[in-house]
Amino acid sequence: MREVTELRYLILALQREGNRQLATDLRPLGLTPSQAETLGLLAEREPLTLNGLGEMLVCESGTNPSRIVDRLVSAGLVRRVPNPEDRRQVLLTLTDHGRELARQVVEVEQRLEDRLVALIGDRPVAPALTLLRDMAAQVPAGRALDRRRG
Amino acid sequence: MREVTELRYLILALQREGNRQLATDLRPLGLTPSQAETLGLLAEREPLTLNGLGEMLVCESGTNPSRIVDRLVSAGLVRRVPNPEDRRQVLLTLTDHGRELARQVVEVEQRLEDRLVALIGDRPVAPALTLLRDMAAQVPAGRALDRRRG
DNA sequence: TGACACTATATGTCGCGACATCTAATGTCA
DNA sequence: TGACATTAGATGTCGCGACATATAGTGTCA
Repeated sequence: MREVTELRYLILALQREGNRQLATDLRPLGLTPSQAETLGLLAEREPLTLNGLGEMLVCESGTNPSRIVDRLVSAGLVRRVPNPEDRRQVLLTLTDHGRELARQVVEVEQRLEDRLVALIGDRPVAPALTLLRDMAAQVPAGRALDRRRG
Repeated sequence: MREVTELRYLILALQREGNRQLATDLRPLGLTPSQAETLGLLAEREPLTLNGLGEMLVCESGTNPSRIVDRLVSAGLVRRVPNPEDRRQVLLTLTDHGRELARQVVEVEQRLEDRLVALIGDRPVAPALTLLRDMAAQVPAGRALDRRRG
């Protein structure tokens, strides 16, 4: 198998596994991984417009996350407030319940990431991180991450 | 941001982007990335049972891929033949059309991977590959890859 | 002002992907 | 042989995730 083919499938396999584990851990909170990412982002940066949110979500790069937000609104975690200064826009804010759940999400993510650290063991991570970072920087979904840093 | 958090999101971002590009390139063939993986695997190893196939698919680890196969059968690319020796099993084989399409899939994948190589440039890949390989080996979706090698 | 381009969001559609559940065929063992 | 577990596969459900399209509000410029 070509090295680059293997890289492609490894990335696929690890993404799937991470998502699966995260979904399992989030289930008690009634959230999916995408919803958790959205909630976490809002907790750090509210208020956000739908597009502003969409530009920073890795899970939904490109499209606007209106349907993920639908579910968070139905669950009473997020509010959609029309922006009076530009009535095309919707400003998203967390409800108290949403903020509380966002805190629990942080804990769940930490548990997942601790397991991930255990999986890595004492292997060097920096070279892999550098490579993946450089690759992602050239790609739309990756730039969502840059926006989150900046 | 914790290093391991970044790793998690980088893997997500790169998986999404790869899938998006592959989907675009496969669209002229009328195939999705999952269907392409299935077709390629069958081209190398037919006949396979549904479970046998499922164990080697990275895209659908755990569940059996009966619905992906549904679509390939409808498209006239795959045949489902009951195994006379164990009538619970179904043996999957490619039709001529399926085999032909599998060849075209190989070309599409090579184009994608050439772009991936360009993205990597002259950066070292081996350390990243080692890390990801070791991590995947400890995880179900990753073992699908091992089975494919072995 | 009025035509028209542009932007923000919403919505329809399709194929996953994970989970749970169902059915039929086979194996096991008293 | 007959009760019961096990296995292979099919199927129902839900929430994405990508794409295309629709709609309403805003900006631009003759």
